[in-house]
Amino acid sequence: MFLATTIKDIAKMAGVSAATVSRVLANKEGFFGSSTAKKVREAAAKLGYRKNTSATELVTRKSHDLAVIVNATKTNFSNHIIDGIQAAAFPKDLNVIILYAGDFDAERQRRAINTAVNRSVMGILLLSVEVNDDNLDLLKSAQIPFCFLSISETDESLPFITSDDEEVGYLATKYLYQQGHRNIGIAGINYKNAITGELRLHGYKRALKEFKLQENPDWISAGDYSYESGELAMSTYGRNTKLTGIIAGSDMAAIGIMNQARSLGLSVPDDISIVAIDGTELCEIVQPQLTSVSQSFYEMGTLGVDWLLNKDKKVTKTITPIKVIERQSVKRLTGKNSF
Amino acid sequence: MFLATTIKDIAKMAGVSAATVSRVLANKEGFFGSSTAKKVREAAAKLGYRKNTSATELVTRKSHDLAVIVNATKTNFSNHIIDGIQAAAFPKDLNVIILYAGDFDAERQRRAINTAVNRSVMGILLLSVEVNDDNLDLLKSAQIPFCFLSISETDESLPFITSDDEEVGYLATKYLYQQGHRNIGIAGINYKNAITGELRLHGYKRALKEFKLQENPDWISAGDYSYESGELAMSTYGRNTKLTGIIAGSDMAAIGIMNQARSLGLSVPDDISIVAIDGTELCEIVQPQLTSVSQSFYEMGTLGVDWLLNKDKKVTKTITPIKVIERQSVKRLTGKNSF
DNA sequence: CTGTTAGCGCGTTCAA
DNA sequence: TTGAACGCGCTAACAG
Repeated sequence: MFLATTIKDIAKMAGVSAATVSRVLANKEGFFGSSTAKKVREAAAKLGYRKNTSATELVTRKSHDLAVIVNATKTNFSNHIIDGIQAAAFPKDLNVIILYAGDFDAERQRRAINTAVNRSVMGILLLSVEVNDDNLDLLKSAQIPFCFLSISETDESLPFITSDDEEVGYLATKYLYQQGHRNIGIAGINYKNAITGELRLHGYKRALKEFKLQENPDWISAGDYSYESGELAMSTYGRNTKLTGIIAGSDMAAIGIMNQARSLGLSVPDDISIVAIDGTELCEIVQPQLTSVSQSFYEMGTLGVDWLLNKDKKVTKTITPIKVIERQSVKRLTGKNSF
Repeated sequence: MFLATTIKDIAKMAGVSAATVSRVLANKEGFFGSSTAKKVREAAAKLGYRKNTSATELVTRKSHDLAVIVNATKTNFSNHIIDGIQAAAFPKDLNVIILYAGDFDAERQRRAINTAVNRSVMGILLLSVEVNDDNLDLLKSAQIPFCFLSISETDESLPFITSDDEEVGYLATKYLYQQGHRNIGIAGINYKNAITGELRLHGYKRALKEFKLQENPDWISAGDYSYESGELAMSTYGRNTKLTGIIAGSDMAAIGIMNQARSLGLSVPDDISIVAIDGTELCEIVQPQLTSVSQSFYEMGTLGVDWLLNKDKKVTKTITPIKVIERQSVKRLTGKNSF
């Protein structure tokens, strides 16, 4: 069997004690002389020494690893959040390890949480994953700081960083209204037992009320933010729908809506306008480009790391900015139809 | 400070020795009685015990973790490979931890490799990451099995699993030829100091030769598989290009080409045909849908795990299947122009 | 089937 | 500035 070189090997070669090697390698300034340091470092290099993380973590009881738990949903914005996390973690010398949990798969979720917890990582960031009560308990009992990203929580004690989801729904609706739309639908969002979706729907309804627009249950189409749920919604609305504007739960859902509209012989944005929620690069590569309510994903990531690093964990709710990015999928309506 | 409960605590509560607790919790069948097992499990549950992975790994010198190192390139097929890895790893009770290495960022790459190696994971899978010599040495010296995925290697001793990249280039070209195209370009691939790209280009040239087609240096456009490199290639070709068919290095590059063609007033596929290399879901959500040479990403993932688990590491080169998926971005040419 | 003992590799006292 | 000794939590060998 292969045995990795340990500090003892280095100690022997350098003619010092293991303790000294430990000190040098950990850069405990002031606890060793420069000549011994040199001997130790040379020996370490020659032997190809690599520190055993398990041993270190066992004795220090702390880790330089930051776990990110991602669900496997076919969302494409996770990358942006992860980019933000990496960017913030790198200068702090934190290693980011990413763990996938299945969608709504409690067992995989549990395993992901467990691997993080059992390694006593310094913190856990959960990317748009909804945990059940058992797994939440698991998380809480571990005494490791954690924070939800890109998801809203009702429980005030749970820390999360995300967009103001109510405002997202409101803003998308308001934008369409301002562009002259009066018959506005919302599709592809999950508002059943999922706070994020509920809030967006609520914002949508609030805008409807404020602008005295008709609320039509047929125009609210539940889904899971997927391409397919967009397609399905649009085919349910049908070719002869009275809708002129649709809010899509995600970029992917928006594309599903758009393609299905085209299949039905409808033109975007001439016959039907679409506002996507998210605003990732997908909005820019489809034709026409999608107007979106864009979220600050990258920032969610950096703020997440900041939060974990911050001693003061009193703030549990952090809101990142959103804004409408106008592209090509919304037509401005004028004339008697709309005014 | 918070102290986690250990097997000693359980031992005390259950009135047995720590060794017995260890056996029960590790399910060493046949080494404990059912009554003691029950006592132990109850105590463990009551105390909210969680195994300390560092301690276990320290003594057993092995890990149930499988590290996947991903580069940060904006490729979108990594998810499929990772899905395959997860699927193969789950039933084997392996935890998959994903580490991001920057693009061509040797330092981040080193850190990613180090975190994997220092934890003595059971294996390392590298997803389309090209390592420099130093990092390759690091990898080799660790005595941990590793395998490159979705990338070709020339060094026969390095294990890798990917498509036959030469064949990818050949097949795409041949397909266009069979559809009546005679002026065929290739764009968005990196064939400078990158084996994968070199091979694809080689396959392209081989097909050209075989079918006695003209090879025009202007039709070969280097790039980095990105959307932008597709855009750039197309605008360099220009509106009046003699090309009728273009092979794109990736789905994203294909979309870049398509959108730029449209900007130039060219219609896809009527004026210009495109074959994308990869065949991810992006091909199906754009309009027109992209015909592609599709790779078996999911399978690369499952095979990668199999390879790590396999005792016999003699086979270093594994090829996964490719095939042309016909969609809507290639027009069949007939008439004197082409025949 | 179970307890005792030893030690994985490292960091950290305490003495010197 | 350095070394000896101890222990982190756990598993493995051995004895019973």
